[in-house]
Amino acid sequence: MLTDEIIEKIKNSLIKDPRFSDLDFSNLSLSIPRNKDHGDFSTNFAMISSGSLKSKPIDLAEEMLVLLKQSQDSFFHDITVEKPGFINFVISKEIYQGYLADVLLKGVNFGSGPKNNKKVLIEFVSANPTGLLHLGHLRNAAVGDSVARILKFSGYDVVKEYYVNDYGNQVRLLGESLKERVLEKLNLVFNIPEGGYKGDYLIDVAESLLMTKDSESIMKEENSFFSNFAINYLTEEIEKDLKDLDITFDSWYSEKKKIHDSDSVINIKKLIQSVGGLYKKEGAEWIKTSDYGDNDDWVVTKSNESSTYFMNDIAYHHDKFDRGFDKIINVWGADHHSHISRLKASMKLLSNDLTKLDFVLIQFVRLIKDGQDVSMSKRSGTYTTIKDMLNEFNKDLVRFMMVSRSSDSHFDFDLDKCREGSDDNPIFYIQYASARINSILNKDDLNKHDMESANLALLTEEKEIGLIKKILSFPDTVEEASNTMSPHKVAFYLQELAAIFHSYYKNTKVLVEDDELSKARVLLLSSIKIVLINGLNLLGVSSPERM
RNA sequence: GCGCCAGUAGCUCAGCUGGAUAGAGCAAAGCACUUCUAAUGCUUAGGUCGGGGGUUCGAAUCCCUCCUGGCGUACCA
Repeated sequence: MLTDEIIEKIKNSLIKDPRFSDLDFSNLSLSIPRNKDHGDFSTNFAMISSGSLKSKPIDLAEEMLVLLKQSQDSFFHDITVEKPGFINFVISKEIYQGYLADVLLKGVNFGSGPKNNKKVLIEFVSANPTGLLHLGHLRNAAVGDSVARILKFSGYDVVKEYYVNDYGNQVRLLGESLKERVLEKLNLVFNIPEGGYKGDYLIDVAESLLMTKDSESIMKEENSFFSNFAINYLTEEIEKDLKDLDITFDSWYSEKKKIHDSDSVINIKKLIQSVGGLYKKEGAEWIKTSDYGDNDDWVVTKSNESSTYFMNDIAYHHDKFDRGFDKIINVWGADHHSHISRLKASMKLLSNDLTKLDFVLIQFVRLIKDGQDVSMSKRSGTYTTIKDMLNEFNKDLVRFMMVSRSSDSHFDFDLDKCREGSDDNPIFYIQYASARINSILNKDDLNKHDMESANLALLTEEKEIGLIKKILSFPDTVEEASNTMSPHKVAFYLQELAAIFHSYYKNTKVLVEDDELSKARVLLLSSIKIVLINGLNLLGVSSPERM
């Protein structure tokens, strides 16, 4: 990466002076100044070193400047010092041009990090299979999948997992509710039980069930038959919806099979017991999470001897650690934030390494239409489903909108402003850039150009250098997005890149009479296209050839 | 009450491991299509970064406190 090379050069220059050789160079960082007069890159290294060296920042910067200039090759076009102690660098155009040639070579891999042999488990969505996916799951799905894509691109070995909550009271209630819907379909008296599932979708499930065999034998079945049918049906629907969003999972982790059909819970309880983390009170069994950083203790075994949801979650997460991942990420809705501290405490109690455990909290999205919140359907009292959303808006738009804001920020999704052709629709803006590039690249006889021989030194316009700089900062953006698990950083980056491109496009003709110049500009455009495709792909958004 | 997230331009939001004159899109006002796609570009205007203290060379960013909004605070899952 360009920034790595710059840092390396600075370090090599400074380290020659015994005065600086003991400095902590891991603090040496670059930033891109807002103000163009401050160069391409800037470092505050002199300022942050002034404490330990007991000198004024500005004096240190001047001393460093001398060293930097001594060993200067043609890499830096200019190095200057500004008060109160910034050192600013202008990189030679040739260096930029050289790096640009590299982008085409790397192609789909441009921006990616080297394989780091670290295994990541990322669990997201994990909606209960007692209903259809709705708006509340959408942001979680989009963010989770994008984080997974970004981590993979950065070099991690990523496993995407969906925890299927196919066990417990709710499953029984689901079966009972379905049975009633079957009765309804048979025009018999029906009554959905207290706390049951009243949504319309179970009518569809009932219809589907009635196709499988005659109603008489269906009604003879036990409740578990209905439960199983509903769970299977709804899980399939969920999988289908996710597929429509271009989201697939590597692992569907069944609570029933993995946790309850095995001795997992019993074993974990023994484990907790063995470190004295379990005690009885008021007929229930409690875990001493308060000894491990949580504010309270929690019930793990109810007085009716069944395990709580929390206990199952402990078993599940302990298993995640057992499976040998280097990083375990949970993408949770913000309404689950209170579970974090108790889960962490219980994992600590079981001697798991908490530094491996990470959370992405997703704040709520509201759907706005005509200035009104329409997240909740007035008619049925249920949330807008993902199916409804995808009926009205394409997948690219929906996914982009869901990752275009920091996930810990509340966010209003205004439907009216996202319609096709709307000016307030950034995804079209980005895709349009890609389409415009294609339309140029598709012109005849460009393929005959031998790109490797393009003379990039001809790219001298300010906007061209600006584009190259932006392209070359893509790997840094990916790295940052990866480190902070923040897809929105990629989304913002792409909008900025598209903006510079559109401006350039308007201002400068690419295919000109001068073949050599055309060739160089075509190469620049090809590089932009690569970045747009790679970046959009990280967000699960396509790059149409034409619009 | 306690906990988590948020409060930045009229609106939706970036910027938050402290950096230089606080940004983008939309909306507003005005321009530019005989041109490789106008789903575009170019101007202009728009701010007590919720309030108040503190930390320091420097605070939207860190600390304290208060205010406002959202969410959570089960022997449900």
